[in-house]
Amino acid sequence: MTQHIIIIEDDSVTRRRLAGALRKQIYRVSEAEDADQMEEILARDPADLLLVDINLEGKDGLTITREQRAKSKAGIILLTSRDDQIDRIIGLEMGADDYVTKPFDKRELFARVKNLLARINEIGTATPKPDPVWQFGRWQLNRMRRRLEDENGAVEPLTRAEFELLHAFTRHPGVILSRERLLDLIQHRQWAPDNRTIDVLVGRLRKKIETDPTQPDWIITVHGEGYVFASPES
Amino acid sequence: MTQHIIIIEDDSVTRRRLAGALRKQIYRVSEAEDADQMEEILARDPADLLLVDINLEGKDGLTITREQRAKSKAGIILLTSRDDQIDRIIGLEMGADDYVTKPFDKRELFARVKNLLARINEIGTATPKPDPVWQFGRWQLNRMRRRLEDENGAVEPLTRAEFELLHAFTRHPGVILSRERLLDLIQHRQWAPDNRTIDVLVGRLRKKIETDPTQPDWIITVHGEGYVFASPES
DNA sequence: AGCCATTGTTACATTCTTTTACAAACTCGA
DNA sequence: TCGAGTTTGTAAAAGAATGTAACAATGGCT
Repeated sequence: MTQHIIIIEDDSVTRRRLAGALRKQIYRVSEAEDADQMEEILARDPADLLLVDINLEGKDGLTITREQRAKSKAGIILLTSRDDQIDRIIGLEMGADDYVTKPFDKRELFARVKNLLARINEIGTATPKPDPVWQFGRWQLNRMRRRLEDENGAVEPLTRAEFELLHAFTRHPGVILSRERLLDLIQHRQWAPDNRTIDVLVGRLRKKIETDPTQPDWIITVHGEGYVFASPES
Repeated sequence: MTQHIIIIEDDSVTRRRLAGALRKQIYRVSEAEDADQMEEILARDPADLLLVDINLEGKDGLTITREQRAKSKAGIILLTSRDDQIDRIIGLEMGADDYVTKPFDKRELFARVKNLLARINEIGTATPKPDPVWQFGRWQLNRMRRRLEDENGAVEPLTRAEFELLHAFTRHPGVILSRERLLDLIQHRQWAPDNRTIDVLVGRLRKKIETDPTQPDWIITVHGEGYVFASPES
């Protein structure tokens, strides 16, 4: 039995194109212009996944998300107009599972659709999705939203590189990571012998997360080897 | 026993070329056109590493990644078409260990293959996590943060060599350790007969941890043999 | 193009490690 | 116990790695 996807999108051009492409991937795809049409379809054929445009006439995507989240187990991917932080953050807070930004790359969308459907099917058999938040000291790193918050929820802005570096560290707590490995982890780049990028980045990150950057509690230097991120439980 | 790599790639030219090059690196390499062939090979000869093209007829690379990740411990490197963030993010979210972009530089690919195989092998041999803290006298050695704290929590910073040396001592309390052995424990270095590094290091460590460095309580000299670390309970 | 934020590079200061040199302590036989 | 030979202690210099400020390059956005 193929899986059922409903696209809720009021721009018919986009909707048709998307539906056609997804059908080629061997999904069963229904199209809805708005929330009412979606409900009709749902009534006779429950969906595994909803692709919801965030900007709709009438009931908007966020409202649909909240409602469906409460009463159904379908996965929800939001289609957002721009890479607009607000939409994506609010969308995920409302309970969407993922989002893509328009104009979207087909392969990206397919990959996310497939990934989410797989995750949904695994529920019950496989391990539940790991907590997307990593806690250490007074900080929490929210991987989904790619940002750092303190215990009060205040946001400490991180640049992309800083986030990637911290993310790499949190994935390998207690392991000494060489500069070479770190450069590879954060940007898939080859090592040049006199490259000091990582040192500078570590310095910048320390200024943001350490109480005293000269006596770091989290990112520890290992002379001649690299850096270690201290595990939170110690 | 050489390590077994399976290449899953439908373009036979690329696949052959890659397989040939890897065999020269003394790996055992199998070739598969698709997921089914891969399964056949796996059934009679488990792999250490899978090199998977992300765009395959039938079951694609990401799907293979997720399936294999769930049931095997093989490393997975994705071969992606373009260098775009999307593939990388998604590939790694799905559980791949690494990726390379086509057209790929052979040396880069080899480096990644070698790295990943090395990392996989380390997992089995890695030393079990020691107790996070070693107590002796008024001191606690915080292994995670590589520093020394007294009973009030005040930090006595240790340099890398000092930490490694103290760490080596605490792992062998009451045992006489020769200079040669100590040098080997704290770094990967050869012994030269007139090497005084350890003596200097012991001196510096004593200044930090001993009440009276000329009458050491912890790091005791054994003339003509080396040093002993006194057991905490004696 | 011009603006702004981010990222990478360079240069220099600082810190850490090893070597060197010599003083002090130890061992052992007479 | 003395003294020669050896081993250890340690300050200081030399060498290597890291921290970091300031500048340059890059990239996204309008």
